[in-house]
Amino acid sequence: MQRPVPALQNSLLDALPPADLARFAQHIVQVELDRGRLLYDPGDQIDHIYFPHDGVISLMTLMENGQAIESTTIGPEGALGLMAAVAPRQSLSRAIVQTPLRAARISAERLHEAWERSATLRHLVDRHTEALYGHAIQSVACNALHSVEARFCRWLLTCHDRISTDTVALTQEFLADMLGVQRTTVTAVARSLQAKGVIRYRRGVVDIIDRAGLQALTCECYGVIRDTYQRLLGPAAGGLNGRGERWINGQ
Amino acid sequence: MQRPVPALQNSLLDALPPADLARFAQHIVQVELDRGRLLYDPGDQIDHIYFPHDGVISLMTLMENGQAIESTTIGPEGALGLMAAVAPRQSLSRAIVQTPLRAARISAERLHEAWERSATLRHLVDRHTEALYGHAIQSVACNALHSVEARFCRWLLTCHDRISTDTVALTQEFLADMLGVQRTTVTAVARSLQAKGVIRYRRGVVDIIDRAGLQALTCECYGVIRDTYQRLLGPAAGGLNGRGERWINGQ
DNA sequence: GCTAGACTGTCGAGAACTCGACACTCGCAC
DNA sequence: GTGCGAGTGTCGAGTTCTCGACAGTCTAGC
Repeated sequence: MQRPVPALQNSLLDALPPADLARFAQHIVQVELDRGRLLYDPGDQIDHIYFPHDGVISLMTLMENGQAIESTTIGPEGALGLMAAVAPRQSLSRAIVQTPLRAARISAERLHEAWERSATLRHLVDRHTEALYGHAIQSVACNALHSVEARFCRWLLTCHDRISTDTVALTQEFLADMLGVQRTTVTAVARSLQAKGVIRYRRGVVDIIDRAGLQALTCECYGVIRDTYQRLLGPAAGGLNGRGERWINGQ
Repeated sequence: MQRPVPALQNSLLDALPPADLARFAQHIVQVELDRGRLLYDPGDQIDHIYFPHDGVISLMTLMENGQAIESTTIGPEGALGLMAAVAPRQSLSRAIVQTPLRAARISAERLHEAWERSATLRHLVDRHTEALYGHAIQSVACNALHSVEARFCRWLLTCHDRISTDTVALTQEFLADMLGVQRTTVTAVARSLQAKGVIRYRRGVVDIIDRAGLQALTCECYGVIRDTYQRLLGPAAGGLNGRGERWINGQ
């Protein structure tokens, strides 16, 4: 089933007054990036900031042994590298495109100029930073306290909120990497969820069949993080519940 | 063994030009707070900002069932609630005093006024925010990937870096809460570490005997987080290695 | 000195996940 | 249609930690 295609919008850009947006609109480039695309690695200078319209970017923490795990994600409710609008800085994470991404991109320099002139933008950058921090600290707890199944469900729900279809292209290996678990554990959970009727999967693809069932199975972290984004960035922050709500009402 | 008593200093306050500091020094109150003191709960308005001179504040993520786990900590390299200097905000965590705390405290309003006038303070707030975020995302990975023993060692090292003695007053129950594990697991690890000669413990107290041994047993997260603070806030950020280094050289 | 409650020790069973490896499948590209 | 390599299925052994509960210890306060 194809969900209603949302307008190609990013919550932060949408929240800017038109006059503020006009100041830097000519510096914005629209990009489309394939799944798997590496945007930044730890230590890379953040020279561009991405405002997703659709799709998700995973921010991953890398280990010395090459292992990695997702710490937070960025979707249409936010922006990748936004703190670089305030001052030059280096990435702390590996940022990769998780699902096909359409985004507005602008150089950090240009956005810094806009930041200096727009109180609203400064406010949004500040709030987004806080939301991301809230996301991270909730994930600290989640990874320690919750089962792989709950986290698997959380991952799917978060992804679902930010894309325009019920179908997520992802391999079990990939999800195992994101969750920091073994691929065969993901296999076991996927089979269990399929048996419960909440998803259907085949090679490289997961279909979300029963979103409410997924929500019943996930941990509280899904809702806490969503609520944090909404409180700080408004109902449209969203990629999360704002859009989900429109869809539910329209169904 | 009593370590050299460090000057009662906070890295952020020390990094401010005297003229900037003078602007709000009369609004600073020195406080001493006992272990266990609750400073903020999630949702509380952050009305005061604490700059520890000595001691540690734990920031904990709370679960619905009352369970909790430490997401990050604040010591003399930083400040609790510092983002409230930028704009009014609510705490995302439960903040409790983990070891006896001596701190400089100032109202968020007053520090906001100073923030508006001091470019250095704005820079420090920005950098501290980033360091805290880096701390959190490393902890996301640590909690998922590393053993309780490694995390136990990390916890002790981090605490050791920020206090003036080799003796940490803490119960196994408390540490189990911080790490999000069962108390009996902490007992097992403590016994093992004692058998390895790196700590000695008795009821409610842990003595750090062999710091280098602890460092060999901990995970990479200890060093990564320490390096992030140093890179962003300078060598003195350091509750961490800066002070450790002085101590080692003086030995 | 004594007592009570907080703190640690101990335990067996169990759950959740890891490990490492190989077999099987399937979907895409030619 | 076909072949191949990526992706999933399966497996048994093992590890780490949880669970829940009770016994033993120790320290602070009276």
